[in-house]
Amino acid sequence: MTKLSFRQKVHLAREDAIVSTVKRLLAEKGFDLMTVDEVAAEVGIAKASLYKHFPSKEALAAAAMVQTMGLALQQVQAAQAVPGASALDKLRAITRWTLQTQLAGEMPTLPSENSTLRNALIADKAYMDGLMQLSDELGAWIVQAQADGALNRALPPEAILYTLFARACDPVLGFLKLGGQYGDAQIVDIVMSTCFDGLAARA
Amino acid sequence: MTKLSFRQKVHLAREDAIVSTVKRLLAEKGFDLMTVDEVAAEVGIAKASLYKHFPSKEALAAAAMVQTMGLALQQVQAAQAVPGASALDKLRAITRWTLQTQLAGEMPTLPSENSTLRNALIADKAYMDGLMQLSDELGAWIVQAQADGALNRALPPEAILYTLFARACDPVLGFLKLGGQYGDAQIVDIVMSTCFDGLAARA
DNA sequence: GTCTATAAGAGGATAGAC
DNA sequence: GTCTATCCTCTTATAGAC
Repeated sequence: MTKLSFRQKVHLAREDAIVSTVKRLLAEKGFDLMTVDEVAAEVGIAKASLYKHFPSKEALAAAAMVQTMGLALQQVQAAQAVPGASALDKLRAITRWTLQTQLAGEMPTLPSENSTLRNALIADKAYMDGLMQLSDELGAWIVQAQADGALNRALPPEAILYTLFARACDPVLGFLKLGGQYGDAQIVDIVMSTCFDGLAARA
Repeated sequence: MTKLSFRQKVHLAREDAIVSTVKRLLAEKGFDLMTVDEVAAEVGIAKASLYKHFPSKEALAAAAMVQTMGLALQQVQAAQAVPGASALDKLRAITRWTLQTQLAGEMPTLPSENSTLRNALIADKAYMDGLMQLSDELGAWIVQAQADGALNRALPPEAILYTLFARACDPVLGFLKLGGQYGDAQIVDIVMSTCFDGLAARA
């Protein structure tokens, strides 16, 4: 751990403020509708200054995703530390966190179609590293949970992994919230149930 | 049924060609990344001519969605006509069609964030009518399936409805396809299983 | 590194001839 | 209703002073 000068600390603090704003705006409007002007305005600096910190809009989005994956990895560590928790318990815990975060408007989401963004992300080492690490950790839990007989063994582990990742942008949360009939906790419980138990009745 | 002049038939045929193109482009790139120039180029007419048929980009998207909902309603009728099919069977059939259509790149999808689009759709009578009719038909099946004990009674019917609608834009299909490890039929089966049976093992 | 000002270009929409 | 040409706004990105 290198000691940081005051200058460097201020620099990092500002970048953190930028990334937090980007995360929120990405969650609110998505990548295409988020404008760099808007980010600069909300952070309270000029757009040109923003471009001194991040070279492009894509880099902004990547930084937001990296920070979010860092939070997810913290949740993974936290789940790992719970004594006596099964692999399924851990997967449920991280999924619940994902749903809560999205419902709170703090889960940045990226369009799967935008190719310029996609290429930028694939080229971003920090992003790819985070994604790989998260996939590895969750993948191990999935295989374990299948061995435990807790998750459906007929499903390919990667299909389960993708299904869990997809909870980060599940539109059902927003629909239920819009209805106004359920509280956040209830909504999360409902989606947890549809995800793990399915729509069909259990015997 | 009024008789149509040759002129009117040509007019309708052209509008149908436009809508088909829009549907495909919406499925490929989404609303924000689809450009009107592109639509005009693919249809093979000038952009200004396009605007004689549809007054705005939002109207184009709405027309595409209306046509797609029409197809969905046809599927509903087809499922209705199957003798001896339970409510669950019918819901599974329409869900399967949705997944197949999306996987084939023919399911136009709309961003939930874009407010200008959202307002245009809400103001579009044909769109709202189709949506209502589809919701009513599926809603009736859902209630019936719950009464049959085939669908989880603890879930609010609207949550089930939203979950089924959300299959139209489920990113898991694309992820699995990208992996290249599974054929379309297998992918549909996998997602059908996660949707109705859930990720957890069944006893 | 922060600012103001502006370049550069994409994209939605329209004018006006035919 | 179709075309060409154009308008106008929005948005990303940069130049250059301080």
